[in-house]
Amino acid sequence: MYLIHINENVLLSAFYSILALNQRLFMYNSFNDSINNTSELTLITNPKKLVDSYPAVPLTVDCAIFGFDDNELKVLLIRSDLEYFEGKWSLLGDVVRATEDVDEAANRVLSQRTGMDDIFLEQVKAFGSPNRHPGGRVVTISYCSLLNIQHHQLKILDNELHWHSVNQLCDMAFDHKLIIDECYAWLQKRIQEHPLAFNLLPEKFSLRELQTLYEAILGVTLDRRNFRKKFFSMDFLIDVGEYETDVPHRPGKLYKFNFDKYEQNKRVWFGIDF
Amino acid sequence: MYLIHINENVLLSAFYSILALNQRLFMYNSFNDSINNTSELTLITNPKKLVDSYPAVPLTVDCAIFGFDDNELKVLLIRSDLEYFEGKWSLLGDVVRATEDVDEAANRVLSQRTGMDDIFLEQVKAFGSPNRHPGGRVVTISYCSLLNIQHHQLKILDNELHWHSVNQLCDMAFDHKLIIDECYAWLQKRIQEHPLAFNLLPEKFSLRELQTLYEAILGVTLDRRNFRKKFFSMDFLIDVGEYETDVPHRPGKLYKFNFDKYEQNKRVWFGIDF
DNA sequence: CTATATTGTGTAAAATTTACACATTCTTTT
DNA sequence: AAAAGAATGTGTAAATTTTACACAATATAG
Repeated sequence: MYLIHINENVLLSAFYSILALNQRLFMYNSFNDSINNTSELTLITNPKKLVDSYPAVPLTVDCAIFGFDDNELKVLLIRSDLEYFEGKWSLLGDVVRATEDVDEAANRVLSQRTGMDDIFLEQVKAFGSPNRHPGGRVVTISYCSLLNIQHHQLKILDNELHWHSVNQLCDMAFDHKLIIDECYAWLQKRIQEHPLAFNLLPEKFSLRELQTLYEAILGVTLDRRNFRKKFFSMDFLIDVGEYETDVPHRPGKLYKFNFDKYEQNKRVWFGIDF
Repeated sequence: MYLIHINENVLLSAFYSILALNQRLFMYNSFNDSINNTSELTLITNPKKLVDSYPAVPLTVDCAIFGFDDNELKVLLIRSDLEYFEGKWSLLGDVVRATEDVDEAANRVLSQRTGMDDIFLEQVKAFGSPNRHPGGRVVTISYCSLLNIQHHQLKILDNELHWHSVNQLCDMAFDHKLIIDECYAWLQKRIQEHPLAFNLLPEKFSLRELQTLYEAILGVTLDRRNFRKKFFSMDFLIDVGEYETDVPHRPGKLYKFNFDKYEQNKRVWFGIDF
């Protein structure tokens, strides 16, 4: 329900709000070196002093790192090192350093934890509830990351770092359950519109692997023939002329996704639908 | 290009990264009162001290407030009060206060600036480039807001606050051009999947107004008959039995959007398409 | 060599999307 | 009062897309 109603109370509170806002602006201006009064608007000449007057909050990034294994979507979690959350699991994260871009911080977490660079990573949402961290206010920016779980076999898997099935997540530290839910919803929506899913698969994959992946992420079952038809009609799959090995049945053909062609032919989606 | 390549260099740098991470963790742990060594993992008992050891950054919110007027999509801008950006326009924003939720801060900006409550507002993206503010590091979280420009006639429109056509935006303060571009792209995508657009219209609107709005936001022209057919088939429009007035031609019927029915019948969108 | 499991393939029906034209109704102009 | 102008309101046929559905071929395991 977004409908807007205006009544006298709202007008009144708006009036007070404007007063409050002007007061605040005045406060900031008082930090100023010299005040320029030639125009109606008082210009702030020293932006550094202005920023110094701002309240500062600790800022972190948290990465929901998804992988696909055993026909299930998994997320990489670490055991919390806070006694307050003893035994609970949390996302991989770190503080954002003073001079680094937020995306950079997320990438740093990823490469430190997985030993891989150039991993798919996109920002999902910032979480800023004042009480989300027991140690005081910490705002976090969450990221969704996708990687091929096989490439990640880098002995970093000690017993405090584990791949958890996203469908059976226990109680988690902080608001990380909420964050994962948001990231998962983001992912479900996103893989239907963009070819992200291939980041979870090996470079060469069979159509069954691809379909199982979609089914696992979306939580649906899809018709095999229609699924194949759909992907073939997009014409972004390259037949690499090889076949699956080590399967206990007739092996399927292997394909690569043609990222270059996709980038050139990106289709703009139109259609009003809700 | 998301393809992942692992080679010796990556493995090596991963190794060093892990060393660096452990070192950092050790640093944080050193702020700890008592160190618990019974398990392999050292638990942090004092989360407050931990958070105090985090670097803190000033955090703001910026609202891209969209309105629809004169058949154009507009965005509400204010003249920058930084001398550094003299004459340039910026989004409406404010610092996030120490104890408030980030969404709360954005809502506060909205109600202070527009005098309206319950305005549509959603988070779009955080921007954290270290040099985006001339006064030092400031991270901002951007929001997209939609309102009926007619309801906003609250004398707050002094000459430092203006509705700008989104199609002819000049050079702006900070990275606000980038932020608006992201918010606009977000909006274009979003109105095709969710009934946001009605927030930009009066409660009662004609189908032409609705179509003009979609055309303005998406930058396309749509077939009138198919547009109507589409919306009628959704069956979320309530015919209020009234007609447009003050139009220099045959007046059209007025409709309301049935938000309640929509909430109950929300359809889950499926389909792989990219 | 037999059983089992999965691959690979096509078509008909249903649903959705697209393209397209004319009579109606109100306002403004003459 | 009549005519011109401008936008409303409406239906259908063709094209495209989506859905439902079955069987032969090919590999492995026992």
